[in-house]
Amino acid sequence: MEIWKKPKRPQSLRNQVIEQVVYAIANGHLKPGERIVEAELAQALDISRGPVREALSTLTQEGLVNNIPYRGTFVMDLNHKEIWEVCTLRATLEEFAVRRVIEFFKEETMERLWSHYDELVETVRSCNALNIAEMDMNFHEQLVRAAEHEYLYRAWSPLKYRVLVYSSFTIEKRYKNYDSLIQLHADLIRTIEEGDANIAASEIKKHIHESGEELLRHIKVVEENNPI
Amino acid sequence: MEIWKKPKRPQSLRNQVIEQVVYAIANGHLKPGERIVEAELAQALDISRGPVREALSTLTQEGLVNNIPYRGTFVMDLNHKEIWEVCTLRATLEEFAVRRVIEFFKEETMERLWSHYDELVETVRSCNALNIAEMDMNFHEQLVRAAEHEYLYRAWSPLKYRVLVYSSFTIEKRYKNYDSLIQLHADLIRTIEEGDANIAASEIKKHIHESGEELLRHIKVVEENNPI
DNA sequence: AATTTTCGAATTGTTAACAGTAGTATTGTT
DNA sequence: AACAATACTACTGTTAACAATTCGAAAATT
Repeated sequence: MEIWKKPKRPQSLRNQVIEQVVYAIANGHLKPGERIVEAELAQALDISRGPVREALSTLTQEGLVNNIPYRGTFVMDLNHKEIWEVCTLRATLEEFAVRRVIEFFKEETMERLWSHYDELVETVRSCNALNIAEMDMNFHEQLVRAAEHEYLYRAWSPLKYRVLVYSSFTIEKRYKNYDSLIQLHADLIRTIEEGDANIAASEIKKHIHESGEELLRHIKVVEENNPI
Repeated sequence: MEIWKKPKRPQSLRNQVIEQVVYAIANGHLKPGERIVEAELAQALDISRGPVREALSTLTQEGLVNNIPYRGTFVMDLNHKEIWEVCTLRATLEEFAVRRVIEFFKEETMERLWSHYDELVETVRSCNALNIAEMDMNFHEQLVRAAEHEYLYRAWSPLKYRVLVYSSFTIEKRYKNYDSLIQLHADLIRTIEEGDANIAASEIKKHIHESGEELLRHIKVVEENNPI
């Protein structure tokens, strides 16, 4: 009955809660600004408040929710400034990643990137916005992982969730046909293979900045229902 | 009418625990690889295990300790690869910060930087390694804050603790007289004031990379007592 | 009527007890 | 004495009850 009771691997409850909350936010079940009541969530997942608290604490640190002492945790609002911050930081981190990937070039890395690219192309056919956003994200995650830089990944990882949330809201509007999305990724991989770090860096920066601008253009910014 | 309220509201226990643990690691009271037992720590701080768990969970995410399910949390080892990762990522983030500071130049920002610089100079006279490392760190924190980029700060913040830990071990060896340390910071601020982003960027990159190399040269790397 | 005070419901922060698991010592067998 | 199976111990993961705080609404005051 509950997905909880029999997962493939008995992951810690905390991580399961994190996944659930992230997913709930991504597909809009939890809306920006909405309050998350620990007891409610715990009851819904049929566990106690302990793991829920820990999960929310982690998510607070990742910036996906906002915790105010003795008042509660709220789903983070998506305002203009924050979206742009996430984009600029992503661009910086992924540029760094790309440069490292090129510097320590490995054939197997490229294979993995191409395989993720293929998955993306495959998913595009299904035309499910959330899935596509997820695959897009997976590709970028693979890229960051390929840099083989633990701390870089840790710094980037929190942004992943934010981008996933943002993207799932708007990706179908941004790419009416997803050809350009696919093209951009293919171009990037080829540039990496050619080994010109500066070109690759400017490509990924351009890609992320453009997607950020599109995002800002299309998103319904929910302003200032941030309880202080 | 806050008269009957205590002048200093006690911070959440979780944050107090975090501070305690960070400080304990920084001054060597908790050694790399050492196990942290929740109940022990809780008793030492005279609180229950709940907040301790949350604190350790946070510190795990920040990479200062390592948590292995059902086995425990261990103080992170300092190995060559990790130190270098922290340095390269710091360089990337702080370069980004410096560029933003210059781009959105404000007079008050420079005042704050100079004031932190003065504090650093003052502290150097006291010749306490941990204090100096702390002040050095404060300066860089101020720099990152000056970029007025919430997510950048969140990404950088975890590195702060690592650097503090590393630095406190070695700073007195690295700068026999601290003149060069002071000089580097003064130069950086002046370059920022002059407004040339590329020079400032290369300066801070050089500064961080050099300090990283010094660190690697001087540190006793504790290898592979990482329980898996 | 408008403002302040008081009270109570809701929710978070904290605690202590319980359950499950990995590692270690002990016992039994050969 | 050497090895395997077992029981034990110490710790983490989880739970449910308790304490502290906030916020809103009713009551009291001006």
